[in-house]
Amino acid sequence: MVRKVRTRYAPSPTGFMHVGNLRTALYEYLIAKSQDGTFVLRIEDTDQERYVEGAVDVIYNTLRTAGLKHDEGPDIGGEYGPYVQSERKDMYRPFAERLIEEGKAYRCFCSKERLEALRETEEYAQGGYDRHCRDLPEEEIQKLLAEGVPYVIRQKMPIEGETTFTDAVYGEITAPNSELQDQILIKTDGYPTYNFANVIDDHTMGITHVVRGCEYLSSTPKYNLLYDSFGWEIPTYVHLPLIMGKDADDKISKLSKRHGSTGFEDLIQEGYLPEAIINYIALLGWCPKDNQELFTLKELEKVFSIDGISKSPAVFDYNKLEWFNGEYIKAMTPEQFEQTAKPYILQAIGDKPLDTLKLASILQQRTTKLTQIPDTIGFFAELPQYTKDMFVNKKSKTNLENSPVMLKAVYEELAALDDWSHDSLHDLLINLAVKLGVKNGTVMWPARIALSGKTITPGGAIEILDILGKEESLARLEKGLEMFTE
RNA sequence: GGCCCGGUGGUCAAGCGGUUAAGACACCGCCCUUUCACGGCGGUAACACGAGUUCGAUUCUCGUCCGGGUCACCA
Repeated sequence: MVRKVRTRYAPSPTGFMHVGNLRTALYEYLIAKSQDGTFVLRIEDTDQERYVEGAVDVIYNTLRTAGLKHDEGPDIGGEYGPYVQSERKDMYRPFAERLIEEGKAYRCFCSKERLEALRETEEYAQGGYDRHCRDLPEEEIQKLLAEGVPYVIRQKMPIEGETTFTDAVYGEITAPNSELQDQILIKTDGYPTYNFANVIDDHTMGITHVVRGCEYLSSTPKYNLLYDSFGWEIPTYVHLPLIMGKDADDKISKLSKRHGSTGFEDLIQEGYLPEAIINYIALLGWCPKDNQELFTLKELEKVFSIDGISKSPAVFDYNKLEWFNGEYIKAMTPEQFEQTAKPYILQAIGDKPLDTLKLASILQQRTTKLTQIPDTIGFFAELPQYTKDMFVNKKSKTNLENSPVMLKAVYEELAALDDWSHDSLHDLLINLAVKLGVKNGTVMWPARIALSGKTITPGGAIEILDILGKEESLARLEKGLEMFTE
């Protein structure tokens, strides 16, 4: 009988949610959901020195806005609680002691000073810890214990031979045991180390698939030795290829802050939509059978499978992320877009009484990043300084001679217009072009320049007139005209 | 340095012994259009290298090179 899939996302509360971690969480979520399994959240806070206030909330918030709903966790409980390691502190030690009794672990009384001195030596560089306390005589141990000398508990690693394990994405991996150090299980402060707590928790929580970045590939044999020591079933390992970043010199390395915004929060701040981020990172290291690119989370839950996970590292590409973002923006209803764009629109126009829905409508098809919005519509709030030569446009057949003529004609027609609506504005300008015997662009270009002070604008002359309103439009046209009389 | 993993266009990637080596992003060109964008059409561009195995290797094996990861009382 096959056990029901249980995966877990086990972040440390550092206050920062890196996209690499998010992607791991995503895959864990998807592996569980695609097989009708359970996704567990566990907080790994065994490092008391690194504790950061409010960091746990960052994790909850990220998971929530990303849409990755966990089925068990500190905030919602579950049968396998508690889900915070510091609250499980007492359960680890007995396991370590059991290993001591069975001769698979030992107390190490070496001081930090001794260890530090050891690190300076050639010997350490080659073999690591010298296993000084591995075979301490029993009476010596009792004596040190009685004296209250602080100690850690270390696992006895095999000195010879090799260990082989199977990873669901990388296949069979073999490493010599001589690489393995007698790793610490319990620290002097009584807390378990990450590796130890991980194994105990994963087993006691019934985790079936251990999904993590492949930086853990080389420490996996240690984990397995632990599982074996306890006689526990080894979980299915799913190691994920790393996400890389490219720096200014095109050098590639593990994605980090120097590569730009690499935290989920940063990306949101930059104007990316959560759905777009999720969609993009889902494809960073995984590919569906049919090469589909646009996916909702729900769709991913259906089609995700481990065999589509890639082995080679992927470079994070902001270009592609932005493309996804644009796709998601375009797919919104006008109302949805207005709502999400509103803060950015307001940032540009302040309390000017402009129609935000109309502004949103000219923005939607051309916005790929929310943060572009203030810049692109800034001219609505205030006419920027511009130069006369901007009236010249070859394609529209405009020049310094005919531009003022067009401006004047447009001004006069518009001044007489009562029904200031998109449709009548449109008809008026098109008819004007016909009347003057010129192409549409010859009328539209100078008007748009005078109205916006920019050669590139969202929307055309008609949309801008409509949004600006009669009074402001006429004032701007007049101002444009003045440039030619000076 | 030891050990482990990886190596298809600039980027993400399909491919799993025989293909004109897909697709997407980016880039370039054309069309559409009142600008830009959107959209449509088209284009440039890749199997790291060297030996094997095989009738035949991008695909399998080995070596080289390159890249990355890892070697804590951090997670």
